[in-house]
Amino acid sequence: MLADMASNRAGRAVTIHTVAERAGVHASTVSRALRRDPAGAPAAVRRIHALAEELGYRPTLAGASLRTGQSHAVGVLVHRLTDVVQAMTFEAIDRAAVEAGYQAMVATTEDDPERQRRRADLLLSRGVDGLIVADAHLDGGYVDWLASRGVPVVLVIRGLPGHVSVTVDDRLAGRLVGGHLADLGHRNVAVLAGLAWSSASTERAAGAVAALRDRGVGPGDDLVVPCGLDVTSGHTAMGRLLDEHPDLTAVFAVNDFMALGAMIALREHGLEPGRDVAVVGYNDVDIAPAAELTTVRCPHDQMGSIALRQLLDLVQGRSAHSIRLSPELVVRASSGPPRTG
Amino acid sequence: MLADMASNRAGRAVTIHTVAERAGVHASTVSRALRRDPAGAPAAVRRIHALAEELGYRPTLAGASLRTGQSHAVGVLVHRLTDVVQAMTFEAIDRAAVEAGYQAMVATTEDDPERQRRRADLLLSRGVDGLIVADAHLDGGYVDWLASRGVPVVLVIRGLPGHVSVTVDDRLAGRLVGGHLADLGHRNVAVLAGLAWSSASTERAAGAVAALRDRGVGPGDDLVVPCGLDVTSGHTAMGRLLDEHPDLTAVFAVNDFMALGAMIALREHGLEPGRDVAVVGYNDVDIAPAAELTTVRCPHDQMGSIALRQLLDLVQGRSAHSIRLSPELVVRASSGPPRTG
DNA sequence: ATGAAAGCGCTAACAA
DNA sequence: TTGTTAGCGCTTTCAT
Repeated sequence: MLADMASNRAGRAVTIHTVAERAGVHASTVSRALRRDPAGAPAAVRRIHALAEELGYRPTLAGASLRTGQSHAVGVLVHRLTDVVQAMTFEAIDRAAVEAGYQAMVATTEDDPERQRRRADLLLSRGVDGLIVADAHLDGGYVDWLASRGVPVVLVIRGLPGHVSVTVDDRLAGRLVGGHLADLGHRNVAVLAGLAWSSASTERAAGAVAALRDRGVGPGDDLVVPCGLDVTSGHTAMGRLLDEHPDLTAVFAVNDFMALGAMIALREHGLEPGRDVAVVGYNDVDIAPAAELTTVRCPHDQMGSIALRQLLDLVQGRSAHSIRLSPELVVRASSGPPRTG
Repeated sequence: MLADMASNRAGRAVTIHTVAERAGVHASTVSRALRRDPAGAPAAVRRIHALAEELGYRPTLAGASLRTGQSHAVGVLVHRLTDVVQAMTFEAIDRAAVEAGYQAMVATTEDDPERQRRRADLLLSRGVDGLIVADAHLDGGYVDWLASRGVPVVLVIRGLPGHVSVTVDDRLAGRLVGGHLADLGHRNVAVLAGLAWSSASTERAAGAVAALRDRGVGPGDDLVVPCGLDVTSGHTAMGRLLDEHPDLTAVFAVNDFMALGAMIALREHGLEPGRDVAVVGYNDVDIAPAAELTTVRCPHDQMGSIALRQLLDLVQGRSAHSIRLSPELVVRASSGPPRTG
C-alpha cells in the first residue's frame, strides 16, 4: 500500500484516470465525485474517495488551472522577509490562504521598482489569480501598472489612493505618539521618519508632527529625518541627530527596529533611553516588551487575513473596499518625561 | 500599445498562438524561438521576440508544466518566517531560484509534524520539482516519508543522517564556543540548548559541552536546558536558571534571540552581561553587533544558494552530496572572563 | 447519474 | 528550419 502511494511520484503518476480505471467509471465521474460539492450517487462518491485515498491520488493542479483559468494561487510582494513585520503579515496571509484552499507565493523586491515589476510579472506568469502588495510606493509605481492590466490587487500595510488597501490608521497612530510625547512635556522632539515612498512611514511621521504642532511644539524639518527601516539605519541616523542636536529630549522612530538602533546610539552617547531621552517605536515586535520600548501595537495578523479575504472577493468577482484598522499606543519605560535641569 | 498589453489579462489572453498568428508562423515555431536556447532562423527568432514583447505575451507556465512534467518550481519548508535566520535562508534560496529560472514557494510549519506533512503535500500537488527542508526533525519525520516517495529533497540548516543536507559544522562551532569560555576561565557554564529535535540545536550544545569537558569543566545535565528559539523563551529559561544556579558565570545560547532574552533576564537579576556573566549566542543576526554579543557567524546566504543548487542537481538527475560549511566565532564584549571574587 | 468529447497552453517527436 | 500532430491532467458542456 505504501508502495502504491510512492508510485505517485516514483513510478507512473496516479491521475484521475488511474482512479477511474480502478473504480470502473469514467474520468469525468471521478472529477465530479472529488470536487468540494460532489455530484453523483452518494455510494459511488464514497467509493471513489476511498479509492483515491488508497492510491495516494493527488490532483495535478496545473491541469485544473489550465482548464479553468484559475490557479487558486495568489502572489504576495514584500520588500524583505527579514523584516519581521512583513514576515508576520505574510504568515497571516498564508494561513488564511491555506484555509481558503489557496496557495500564497511570496516574492521579495527590496523596494526596487525594477524588481517589483519583474517579480510581479513572474508571479503572473505562474498564473496567480491576484496579488497582495506589501511594498507599494506612493508614486504608484508597479501597482498602477498592475491595476491598469486588470490584475486584482490588494495593498497591505502601505496604502495608495485609488487602490484597495488594508492598513492601520498610521496618521492617527502618529498623532497618538506625538500627543503622548507632548503631554509628557517634551519640546524638543525628533522623528526618524523612515522611507519617503512608504505611506506607512510618511503617515506616521506626519501624524506625530501634526500632533506636536497642535500643541505648540514645532519640530523643525531638520528634526524629521528619513532613514532605512532596520536597526543599523536607526543607529546611524540617531547618532547623526545627536551630534547635531544634543538638546533632544525625545525621538519617535516609525518602526521598532529603528527605535532599537536609536536606543543603542543613545547609550553610546552616554544617555539612558527613557530617562535622558524618550524613545517611541512602532509595531510592538516581540523584542519591544523586553526592551521596555513604548510603541504602537498593530493587528498584523488581522491585516494579513483581511487582505487575503479582500483579494479573494476581487478575484471571485465581488467588490472590495479599503479598510483601516485601529492602532493602540503601548506605553512602557522608554518614554518618560524630559529631565528637568 | 498599452491597451494591447492589458489584453493579456483583461481581454482575451495573449497566448503563443496569438503571437504565432501575428507572426505568420506556427505556434511551435514561436515556442522554439522563445526558449532559452532558441532554435530557428536568427531573423525569425528576433522578430518573434519583438512581437511577443509588443503583445505583452507571458508564458502560461501551467501549460508548459503539464506538458513537460516539470514546473520549474521548488518548495521550501520552514518552521517560521518570523525567525530571521529562516527568512534569510529563504531569501537566499529565492534569489538563487529566480536566477536559475525557478520559483521558490515557501510554507511554514511551526515544527508541527502534521503541518509539515500537509504543507509538503500541498506543495507537491502544486507540482514542485523538489523540496528544500529547513525544519527537519531528528526522528526523520516527514523527510523520510518524502524521500521514500522519491521526492528530491535537500535539507538546510538542520541535517539528518541519510539525507543530503547543507549545514554549518554546528558541532565544531559549539566546540569553539565551549573552548572560548573555558579559556576565559569560566568553570560554571550553562547552555540554553534549544530544540531537542533540531540537529542544529543539539549539535551546537553537544559541541560546547564536549569542549568544556575536555578542559575539565563539566557542566552537569541540569545546566543544559532545552528551550524555544525566541527572545521570550531565552528570557524565561535564563530567569529560571539564575534562580536555581546563582553562581553561573557564563551561558551559551544556541541562537542569538535566546541570548538576547538571556541578557534581559540577567539585567533583571542585577547582573551585567559581559561583566558579571558571559553570554554567547549563535548566528550573528543584525542586532548582535549592537548588543555587543559574542556569537558564531554562519554563511546563511551561501547555505541557501548551495541548497538550491544541490536540489536542482537532484531534480535534473545529477547527484548531490551533503555539505558542511565553516562557522566563525565572533568575540564581542558580552563574553568577558569571570569576575574574580 | 454517468459517459463521451473537446480543449485550456504548451512542447516534443516526427515529417517535410 | 519549420509545420504537423498529439497529448500532458483536468473540467465542462452535451448527450444519454
